[in-house]
Amino acid sequence: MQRLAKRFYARDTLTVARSLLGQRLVRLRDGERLSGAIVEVEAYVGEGDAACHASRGRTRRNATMYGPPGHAYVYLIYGMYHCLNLVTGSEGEPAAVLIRGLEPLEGLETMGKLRSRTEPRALASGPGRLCQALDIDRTFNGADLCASHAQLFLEKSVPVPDTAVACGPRVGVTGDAKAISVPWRLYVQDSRFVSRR
DNA sequence: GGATCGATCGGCT
DNA sequence: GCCGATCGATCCG
Repeated sequence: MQRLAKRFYARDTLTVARSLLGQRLVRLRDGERLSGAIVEVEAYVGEGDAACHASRGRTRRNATMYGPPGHAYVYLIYGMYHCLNLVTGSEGEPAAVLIRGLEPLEGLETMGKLRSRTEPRALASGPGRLCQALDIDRTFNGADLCASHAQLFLEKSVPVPDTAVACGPRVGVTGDAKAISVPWRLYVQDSRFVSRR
């Protein structure tokens, strides 16, 4: 399978978010492939986006988003879960796409153990869930998805047609009216593996 | 140094 | 539908 190269990520963030739907996210763990097709994402775009972690400028936590595209931005949320983002756009411009849902494809048994759940539906439908299923934590923050030795990367897959894509407001965003209303959550309309309908 | 709170999830009512 | 878990980043003093 062909790995997605840096130029895939180094484009407009919403374009990348749209293009991510259907691609396969792969995690190599102790030589085993854990993977899934991306079915739900959210774009967080720059310091002007009030919902973006970079909205108040650069900090230790969000520094990865200011770096080159094609790297993972992983952070701890609510003291117990992790969220995986892929850095997009131009270096110096903080932007990333949050991966919110996967349709599990490989390594379901291992994912089930990591999640203490067996139903495929419960393995990776949600940003915290998929990080648990793929054993992704903050040690992956800053990881280069395009390096030859990468343990986390994307593989090119069959594109999702426009007719199958839906969009809406981002989940869990509060406060700023513009940030709440903008439809930057993209998902595969009929997928059973999106985090919520 | 201390208080606040979050791009969530699972269990319980 | 609601609530608690759990902790680091951030912000205020």
